[in-house]
This record gives sequence, C-alpha cells and structure tokens, in this order.
Amino acid sequence: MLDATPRQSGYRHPTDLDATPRPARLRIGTGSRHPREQDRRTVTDTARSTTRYGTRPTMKDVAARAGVGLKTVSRVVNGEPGVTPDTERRVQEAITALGFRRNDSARVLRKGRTASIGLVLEDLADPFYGPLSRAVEEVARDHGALLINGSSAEDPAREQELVLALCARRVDGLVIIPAGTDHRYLEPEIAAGVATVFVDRPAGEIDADVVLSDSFGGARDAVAHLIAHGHRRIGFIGDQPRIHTAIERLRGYRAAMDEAGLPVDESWVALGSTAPERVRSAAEAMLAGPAPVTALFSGNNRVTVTVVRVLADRSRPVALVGFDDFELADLINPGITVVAQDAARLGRTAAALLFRRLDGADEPPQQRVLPTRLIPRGSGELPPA
Amino acid sequence: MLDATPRQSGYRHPTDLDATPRPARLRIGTGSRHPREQDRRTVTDTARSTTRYGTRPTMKDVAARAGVGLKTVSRVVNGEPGVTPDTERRVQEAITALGFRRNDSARVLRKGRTASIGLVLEDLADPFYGPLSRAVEEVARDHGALLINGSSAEDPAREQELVLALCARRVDGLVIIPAGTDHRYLEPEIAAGVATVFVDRPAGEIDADVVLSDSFGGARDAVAHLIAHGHRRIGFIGDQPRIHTAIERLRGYRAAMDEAGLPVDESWVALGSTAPERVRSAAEAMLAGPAPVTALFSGNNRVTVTVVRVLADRSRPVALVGFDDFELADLINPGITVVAQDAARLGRTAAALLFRRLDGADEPPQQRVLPTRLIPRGSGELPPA
DNA sequence: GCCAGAATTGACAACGTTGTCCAGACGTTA
DNA sequence: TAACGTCTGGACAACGTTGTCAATTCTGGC
Repeated sequence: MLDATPRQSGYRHPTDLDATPRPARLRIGTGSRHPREQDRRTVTDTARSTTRYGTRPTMKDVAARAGVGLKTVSRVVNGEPGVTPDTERRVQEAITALGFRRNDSARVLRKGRTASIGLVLEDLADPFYGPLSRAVEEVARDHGALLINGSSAEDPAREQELVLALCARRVDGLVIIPAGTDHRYLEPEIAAGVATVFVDRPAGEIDADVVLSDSFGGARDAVAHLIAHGHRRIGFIGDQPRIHTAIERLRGYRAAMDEAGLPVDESWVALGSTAPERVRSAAEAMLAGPAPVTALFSGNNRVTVTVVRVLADRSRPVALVGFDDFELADLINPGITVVAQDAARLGRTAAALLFRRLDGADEPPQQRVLPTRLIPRGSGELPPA
Repeated sequence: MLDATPRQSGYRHPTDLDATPRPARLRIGTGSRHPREQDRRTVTDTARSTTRYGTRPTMKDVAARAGVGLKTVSRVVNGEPGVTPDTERRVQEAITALGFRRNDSARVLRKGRTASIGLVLEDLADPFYGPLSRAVEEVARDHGALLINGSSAEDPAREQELVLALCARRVDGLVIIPAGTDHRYLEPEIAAGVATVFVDRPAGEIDADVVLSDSFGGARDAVAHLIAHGHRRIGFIGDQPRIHTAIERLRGYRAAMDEAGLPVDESWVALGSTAPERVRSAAEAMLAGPAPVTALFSGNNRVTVTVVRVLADRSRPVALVGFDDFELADLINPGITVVAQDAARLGRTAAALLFRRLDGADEPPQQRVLPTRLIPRGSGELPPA
C-alpha cells in the first residue's frame, strides 16, 4: 500500500501508476528538448512554422504576430471586453494562422481551478458503472467541467493511488465508489477544498457526502418476494464481505427470513469473490444435497449472470431474484426478476451534490439513500420445486 | 458547429462545455480569492494550519518548515539523488505535517507533458464502449498516464468541442472514436505533437492511425451464414449512413448477397437511427407483406437488442445474426448468433499504438484491421419459415 | 482647440514547479 | 596544511497564463 505522502526511497510520482518495474515513461515525439532550445521563442515569428512539430505557439507568439500586447491576446481569447473590433480581428488572424490554442495548464496554475472532476470506480467495463459514469459526465458537462476517471479494480491501494493522483492534478472534486474501508488519507485533500462525494458505498473513517442505493431494503424486498411465493429454503450469493453493499444485502436477506420466522442454514449463504467459478461452485453446493435451496437471491449483476447460467444447465426449476437490473433480463426464459437500482440516478445525484458543494453550499455531510424497485419477470415467481 | 479557434464574440472557453445559456461556472468553496491574499504565503509557516480550508501548502511552505531550500524539497518529492538522509527526513516530516501534495498543474507547465491521454467515444453507457475504455485505461496506467474521457453522443460538434478541450488541457495523446467525418480541425494539434489514434471508424479528411474491426468481412460472413442456412430474403437494419461502420456492414451484406447471386430488394435495407422505435418499425415492415424476409442481420448491439424484442413478440421464427456480441446472448432462446468484435482488443491495440507514437515511433500512419468472429448460437441457424 | 473622462492597451508580477548552475562543506591526498 | 575533488544545498529563471494598474489614445463638450 502506498503512503499518502511522498517518500524518497522508491517514491513514485503519484501519476506513475504502473506497478511494474519497467521504466515506462512518457516522452513526446521530439525526444527530450534541449534546454537551450527553450529560447527559440525569441526568434522572429516568421521563423516559426505553423506545423513545426512538437512546438506550440503561445499568446506571446500570437501577440508578436498581431503586433499587440500579450494581455490583449488574453482578452480576445477569453472574450473579455475592451478590445476594438480591428484589434480583435488582427489577433484572430494571428490565432488562426498560428493554430494557437490556449494552454489550460498555465491557466489552471494561475486561476487555481481546473474545471475537472475525478471519478474513481471499480471497473468501467462493468455494465453497472457505464451509465453511472456517463451520468456524472453529463452533470459535469452542464457545469463546464471535464471528467477524469479511473478504475480501482476493487483494490484499496489502487483506489488511493488514483485518488491521490487526481488530487495532484488538482481536480476540483471527486466522486468515489470506494474499494477501501479507510479514507482518512483524504483528510488533507478535503480540508484543502476538494469536494468529495462517495457513491454506492459509504466512506470509511471519515465524514463525507454519500449517495447509496437502499441495499438493505431492496434485498429484504427480494427475499420477502421469494418467501411470498412459497419458498422456505433460500440461498444468498453475494460479493466480498469487505464491500458494504454485500453486507447490507446480507442483512436484508436475514431480516426478511427473520421476519418470516424462517431459519437460515449457514450453508445457504456465500459471500466472496464474484468470479464465475466461485459463484458457480457456491450455487451448485446450495442446489445439491438432500435439502437443497429452492430459490436463490444473487447479490449483484455479475453474480446473477453466472447463476442464470448455472440454472440454465439444470432441469429442476429454481427461483431467482437478482440485485441489479441488466439488459435483456426480460428476454431470458423465464424473465429474470430483479431488484433494480438506478445507476444513472446514483451518478446524477452524486454529481449534483458535488457541484452544490463546489458552488459553495456549506452544509454538513449528508447521506442520500435512493430507493430500489422490484421488477417481477418470472424467475422470482417460480414456485418451490 | 464551433470554430476550431477562439473567437471573441460568443467565444467560449473550450472546457466550457455546456451548451445552455445558463452561466454555470465552477467556483471553489472559498469563493473568489482576493488577489491581495496571494501574498499570505510570505507569512511565517507557523501561521498556516494544516487544515486551513481552500489553501494548499506549496513546496515553498514545506521548505520553510523544514528549514531547507525549495529545490531540496523538489528533490525529495521526486526522489532525486543528492539529499542526505537527515535532510530528507526533515523534509518528509514537513510534507506530512502540512499535508503537502505536489501541484501537477505547475509540473505540467514546467515539464510540458501531462502524462494523461484523452478518449473520446460515443457513449460510455453503451456496453460496447465500457470494455474499450477500460482497456485503454489499463494501457495508459501501464505507461503511468491517466485517462480523461468524454462522450460525444454521436454529435460531431460535441466531438470537436471535447477534443479541443482535451488539447487545451495538453493531453499527450488522443484516442478518438469519431462521430464526425471531417477532422481537419485536428491538424494543428497533430502537428504540435499530440499523438492521435482513431478507433472503430477512420478519420475524416486527415491521415492518421486507425484501428478498425473488419466490419465488411464480418457482415459478409454473417449474411453468408444465413444464406448457407437456406435464406434468400434477408433484411439488414443498421446505423446511420453517416457512420462508417454502418456503410461497411451494408457493403458486406450486399457482397454476400451478390456472391450468392441473390437480388436485394431495397425494402430489405434500413439504415438510420438506432432508436428502438425506428428499429422496431423497420423490422416490422420487413416482416410484413406478402414476401417478408425470413432472416435479419442487425448492424450493431443496440439494433440487435431491439430486434430480439420484436422477434420475441412473434410466433413465426425468424433467423437473426447480430453484429457485436453481448452478454447473455447465449441464454436467450434460441441463443443469438453474432459476429463478435473484441472491444477490449480494439482499445488495447489503439492505446498501444498511441504510446508507441509517444515513445517516439516515427512511422507513417497505419491502419490496423482486427478480425471478427462468427459465433453460432441458434438464432442464425434457424431455417427459413 | 482644449480638457475631462472614458475606452483601450500593455508592462509586470504572480501562480508552483523543475532545470541550471554556482557556492560551500567535507574528505582525501600530497 | 594546502590543493583538490565530491557531495549537498539553494538562488534563480523559466514554463504560459491572468489580475492589477498605469499609460496611452480616443471621444465629446465647451
């Protein structure tokens, strides 16, 4: 696990994300620029070609070409008032001729704001996070900000690495789907004004805004639904117990069983990796033996998919309710009954909260819990076999 | 459509992405910092609190606190040699005490490289792009770079806006899934050394690296597969003709029909929006009438999903092959036969090419075409009804 | 034609970092 | 002890932009 602060020995630039010893470094196409060349800018502007490789015109170049002062160029570029049409035209021509584009790095340095926010999630390739990320992006766009995102791969160390790299880039705010359980490393950042909102799972050991789905309630509904359809032996396969939602959903499962006065055999509960092999063996274990479960509740979309495959291989029908909706769930036969959470809404809500903070809202950290929705499609309404 | 270069009247900062007139601006929590306050840094370091809101310690602060020079702090932070262990320890303590984190904006400005790349795609929420984005991210991570991504929503103006905003941030390279057909606006950027790789669709009007899937070949295989199973009247529903892959897949469709000596009734071909309603009505039109098609070839995953829904509502079986694989395609009954392209591999290939360029590879632009794979699952093997 | 006041313009100093280069401190050798 | 390297540390000037503020040019009214 990386330290939150730089060390000398073995210290790596926070953006040097590669863990391999390979000395992979970015280099621009021109190779390392000899320092003496840095003075090239002082040659007459006619010596500079628009297409000179690896060199970009600056406002100074534009100013020289247009025969105006540096600040005037800045004014034109930023649409500030106080420039005569004639001057503006000359500057515009120079800008076009040189292919100038303002260097936002310098702007950021000067202004102190980056108009960008960071999103750290588990895996962008997961169909649950795509819409969430897109929703955050849209809100950011509405506020004129860009989105930088990174996947933690459910690894706390990598999460921290990413978050700190984003902080070093001076993102204005962070939306985090936490992998780790201790976020005290964020304290100096938050104190320094980086707005931070956690999504899907609460922050660990610090007080911060959180937007959650109602995992407990959704899970309880799901299991109650199965019970209502006559099931007594119900299995639960969930994610690693380190993950908050997994625990909450397990709690919901137990609550529903408890409320119905049903005992829970511990062999009916499997928390762990969502890797297909593990889920498969867990499901098969629950479905074997003299008193197999007659229904399964799966803790997230990845688990559900694997369980569906397992059940497809069997003749005896087994009821199934999955947490998370997924595309085409209605086209499988029977349709898969799910507890749907609205990923896009999670993202939108979190991003809206973030920008409220950035706009100066000074309220205590809040926790928002979004409701889930049970969608019956057939698999959850199968009677016990 | 935005100009490629700044104008005064109505000019918007390239990162001011919102198209609405609302004056949405980022503001940090502390409100606008009065310029006079900028001198606060010269007060004694004991006056600064670690948790002072909205203010971040700089190397200068660390240096003052550790009683060393500025450059020494820089050396420690960057793990450069030439610092005694004792000095290093003092600096480390100051860093920790102040919660210092290097400001990468300043670093970027000084060094000229950002160690970040941009990815512009159509829609992050599309399950095809999630894995692609993740693959690009992984390669970037291996090279110590961060990924900034944006969705163009298939709008050329928005694509350009995004790309130029990324250029203003001085990303080192760009991976673009183009929405537009004219990328000459990128010429100055490429000339300035921004490595650029296009993915999924070729660049318009400029010469650049491209990584594609074999749309033509994949489509031809798909349709030939249907023909081999006895179909003579085959419909094709694809994306907008503006999109390169749509055209290529149509070409593949025609080629297969042609090679089999089959005529193509123009009512069997529908290119246009992939919005569900449109696809639905297109499919229903092809399936109606006295000589309906007996098989459908759908041009991408969104189309396929809608077509599957349409076919699920009908009693007469209709064969279907879809371009793009998707999760659970095997669990629908019958399983959906698809032409699979490897989105992750597209992303990996493109990113690898990009970093080759950044590492100084000086080859002419190249085009890579990745093969597709026909996966028979049942729906494509149905005989004509 | 002259002056006040407004409008335009540009010089300059930050922003926080890193590269260069020089000044001391220290240890070694003659 | 003097002369010589080597090692450490720091002063300083960039990087490209924007905020301040003063200088300059224009305008209109007399």
